[in-house]
Amino acid sequence: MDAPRQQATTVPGPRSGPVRLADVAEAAGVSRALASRVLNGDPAARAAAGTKARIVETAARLGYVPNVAAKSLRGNRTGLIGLVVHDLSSPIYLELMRGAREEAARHSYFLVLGDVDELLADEEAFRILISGRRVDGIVMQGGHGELDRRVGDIARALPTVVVNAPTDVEHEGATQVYPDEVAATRLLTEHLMGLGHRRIGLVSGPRQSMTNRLREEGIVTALAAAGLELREEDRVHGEWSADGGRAGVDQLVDRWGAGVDRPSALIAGNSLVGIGMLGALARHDLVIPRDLSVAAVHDTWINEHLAPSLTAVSLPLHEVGTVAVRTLLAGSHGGRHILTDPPPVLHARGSTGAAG
Amino acid sequence: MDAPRQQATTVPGPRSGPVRLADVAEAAGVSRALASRVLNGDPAARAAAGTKARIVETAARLGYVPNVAAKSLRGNRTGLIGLVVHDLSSPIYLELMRGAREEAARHSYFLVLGDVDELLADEEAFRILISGRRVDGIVMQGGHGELDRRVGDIARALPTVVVNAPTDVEHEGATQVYPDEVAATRLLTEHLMGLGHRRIGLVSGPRQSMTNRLREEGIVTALAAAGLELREEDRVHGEWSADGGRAGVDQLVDRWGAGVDRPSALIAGNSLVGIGMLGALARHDLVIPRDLSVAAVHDTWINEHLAPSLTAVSLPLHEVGTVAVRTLLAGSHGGRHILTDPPPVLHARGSTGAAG
DNA sequence: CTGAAAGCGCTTACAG
DNA sequence: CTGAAAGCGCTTACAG
Repeated sequence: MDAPRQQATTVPGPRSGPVRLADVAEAAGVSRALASRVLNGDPAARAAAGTKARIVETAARLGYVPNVAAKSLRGNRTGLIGLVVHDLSSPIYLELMRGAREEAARHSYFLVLGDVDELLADEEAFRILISGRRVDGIVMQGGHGELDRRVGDIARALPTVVVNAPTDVEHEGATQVYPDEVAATRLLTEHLMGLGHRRIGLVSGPRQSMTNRLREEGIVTALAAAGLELREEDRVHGEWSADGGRAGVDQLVDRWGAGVDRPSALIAGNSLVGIGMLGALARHDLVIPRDLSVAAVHDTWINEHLAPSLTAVSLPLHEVGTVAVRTLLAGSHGGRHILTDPPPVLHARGSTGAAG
Repeated sequence: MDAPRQQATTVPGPRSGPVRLADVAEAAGVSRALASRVLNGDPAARAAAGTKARIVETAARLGYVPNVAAKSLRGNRTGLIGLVVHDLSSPIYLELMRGAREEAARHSYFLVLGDVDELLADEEAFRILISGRRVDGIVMQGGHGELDRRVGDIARALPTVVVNAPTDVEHEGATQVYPDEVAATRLLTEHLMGLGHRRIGLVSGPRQSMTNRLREEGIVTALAAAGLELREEDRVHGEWSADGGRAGVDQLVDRWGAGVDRPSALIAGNSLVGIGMLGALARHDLVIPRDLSVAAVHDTWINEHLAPSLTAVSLPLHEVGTVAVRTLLAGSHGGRHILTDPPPVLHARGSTGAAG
């Protein structure tokens, strides 16, 4: 793990190893203090323009790169943000990660990856991440029951932003950032009603989860505006996964076989659920959208390539990531931010059609 | 960004802020040196068992967590590994990321996320990551032309492991870790031949990419063993993406329309390509597997939920991630590791059937 | 075996 | 405006 000095030919002095600030200062004939100030753009440093230029040029020539550990120790700031996620396998949250990473980069921050389950299993790692001044703040994906319960502890130790999965509790000190879930399913429902659907079902995640409740609210609101309702027998709750979607469809098909009328359209609580539903419906020989229209929350690249392609509403997850990091670095403590801009966007595709 | 002291009630001394080693030493009545040695499990520290226990217990009671920046500065080691990836949207590499993260955690390391395009666009960030002693080493995803060209520079500055995409060049100092690509497509081909297919086509990524060449090699080898060949008119090269798969199918269908005979089975160069192919074939009214069997390299959770479900060979990407990190931390410099254990595994599903 | 002291590389009050 | 000096929190030769 040795890092051979880079500029051996340029600086043939006795010292080996990476170029330090002291080396730059010496080569430029100034003090370390001045070199530090000029290189950091301290406006108070008003050295002769020539001196400034010489310092900058010397640093470049020597290939000086500041030692991050020293900066951290001195400045009490690591330049790192912890991104704590569960469910890395889901394509849904990658866009959020990407948004977070981009915004972090804009502020010269890097992201440190944490996995919820791992962190909960390894108390030592958890403590180092949270209390070891390992990172300057935490952006964590909400909606993981066990971790949600510890948000208060985390926020007490570090600036914390909870993204995406809203929770009931106003976690003391933690800021929440999430998209406009209600608007998303309202849009989806209006799209289906515009196609003539009057009876719309739902396959979603855990009934009591805040995310599900908000998504149901959007559907119920939109239906109510047209004098319609979301019937109890048309909804099914399970996991936020493709397996959950498949299980949901199996349940509904059982009900229909037992004499319950079929709705003409189904909303998938999220994109994974939607993928599972399409596969399961095909296996039950139901043709989409002829027999049933299907539309999902969340748009990923996959939707376009499914057969039929999957109608979906996209939430501004990239912005959620961006705003989360920006909020964190701005030093916000507490409160909820519901992102209403940009609004959810409907992507109408092959899986939705006119009501039969 | 203040970190309120955690144990204010336990240590009501004048000092506020996080508990330091010095606080532990003082409270335990020993020197900082001894406290450091005992807490770090230095075998040379043979203090009276009682003293040792007292130090450990005091540290726990005060909620002592070492300051990472100070450790890094002193020890010249950050406890961080840079994971540099392109194509975060692909479900394929998530398993690799997960393997890397797990192995890193096992060694008390964290992963810092880097994006290839971003790093190439921001020279400053690149330099800090590579030369700022920001991380102790780099695991980077190969196969990105521009970054591949800089591997030599990176490996000169830091221990470097290139994962997954093999390259032609033996990058000086960089270690390569990748799965047994040839065995994977050989397995896929044998599966298809076992179903009676004698003419097998391929839709893959860039023809000259090392990954494609190895995958082709597996097909050609397996076919040759049965006296068969991979015909020029049955192969198509493009992007490693669902769009690439769709474009590939469109091209093949054009050829078939122009009088070329159809093969009875197609291999998808990777799982994204396979997803794109299934969608495109459906749009051309080809029924899978009746008209054509399809099988892909890489297995992800999606395959099972497609309609038809997609036959695929899984590569041990989790192990690639694991081995990459292990190799890096073991201090290996250079060489190629082809992972032959565990071997690729075939997952036969609905998209492959007996040759018509 | 243990402690006092030096030092990792940086920044920032504090003097001048 | 600039420099000398202190100090961030830790570990490890070096003495004892």
